[in-house]
Amino acid sequence: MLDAMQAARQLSEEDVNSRLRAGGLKPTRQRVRVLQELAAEPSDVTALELHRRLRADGDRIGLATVYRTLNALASEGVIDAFAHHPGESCFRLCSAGHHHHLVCTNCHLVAELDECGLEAWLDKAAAEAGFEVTDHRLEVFGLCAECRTARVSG
Amino acid sequence: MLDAMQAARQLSEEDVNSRLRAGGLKPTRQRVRVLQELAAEPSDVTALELHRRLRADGDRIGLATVYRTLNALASEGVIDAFAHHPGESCFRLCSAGHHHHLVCTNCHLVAELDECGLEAWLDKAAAEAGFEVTDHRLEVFGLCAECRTARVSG
DNA sequence: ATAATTGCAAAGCGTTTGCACCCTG
DNA sequence: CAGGGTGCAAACGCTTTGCAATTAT
Repeated sequence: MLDAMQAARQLSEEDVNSRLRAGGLKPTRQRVRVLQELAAEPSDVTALELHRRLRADGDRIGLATVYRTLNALASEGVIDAFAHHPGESCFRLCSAGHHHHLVCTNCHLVAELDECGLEAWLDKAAAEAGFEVTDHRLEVFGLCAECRTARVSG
Repeated sequence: MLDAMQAARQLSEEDVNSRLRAGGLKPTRQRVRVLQELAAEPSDVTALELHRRLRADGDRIGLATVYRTLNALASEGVIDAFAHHPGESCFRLCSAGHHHHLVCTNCHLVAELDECGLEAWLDKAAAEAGFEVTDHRLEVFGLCAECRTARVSG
């Protein structure tokens, strides 16, 4: 039943195209595939891994194109980039608004935390150190329902 | 007057030694220098930069030693490692307890946010997504007092 | 003596870039 | 046939590792 929540998303072709255009990119065959594959992933993925999967699916696409597409989309805020692991970036298709992430340390599933009541508290706390807050990023680590169940029952 | 708050810290030799031992490292000449140089830095630094400075100070120390020392200390929680910039890690000597960071986007000054009232709220919010929280990391970006003043008066 | 630590240089790995080719309009 | 987009391979930059020399106990 939780699987429904975590189900891979399937984006309609129009949706993919509009997101690409939102990132200032023409919807080419390769870019569409990158975004679709990213949408199908409930966790976050590295560029290398994404490229490997696309190739495994029979797509003819270069690694450089995957990097170029991901970087362009991330810099336009169409997708989120993470730096959990030093040395490589992970990407994920996320909702547009301000949100934070819950990351399962066991299976890497990522859930979004959409309500964020941090601003007021942060502004106040930061002001004491003389800072004026412009942005913040919260990452929460833990175990998802499935991994917790597995741990208990297994 | 704010400079006092942000002043580079100077660690006593005993302090350096005890921190190294806390990280399971014998206080060798090189390790002491790495930790001292790190203490003298109010922002966070890369391993490369730290090595460059030590060399500039006349220290005979290899880059590999800097990396080994920083990694060992970071994995023991004696120093904090950051991954703001994809592709390289930054390090900083921090207080021991749970805390978060305020990073000035202009000058890279880092201040600590020691009070963190997030746990209860996080546990509750995450539970709704089926998660059990084990850890979290908050990074706050903004302008420090000095950079804000400079912006206004400059 | 024995074991740990260091420095150097080479290897490793994710990422970016130069450039020729290939599309699309 | 102009212009962006693509793939490949080479270059890149940070980091790690193998190994012989060095240092400490």
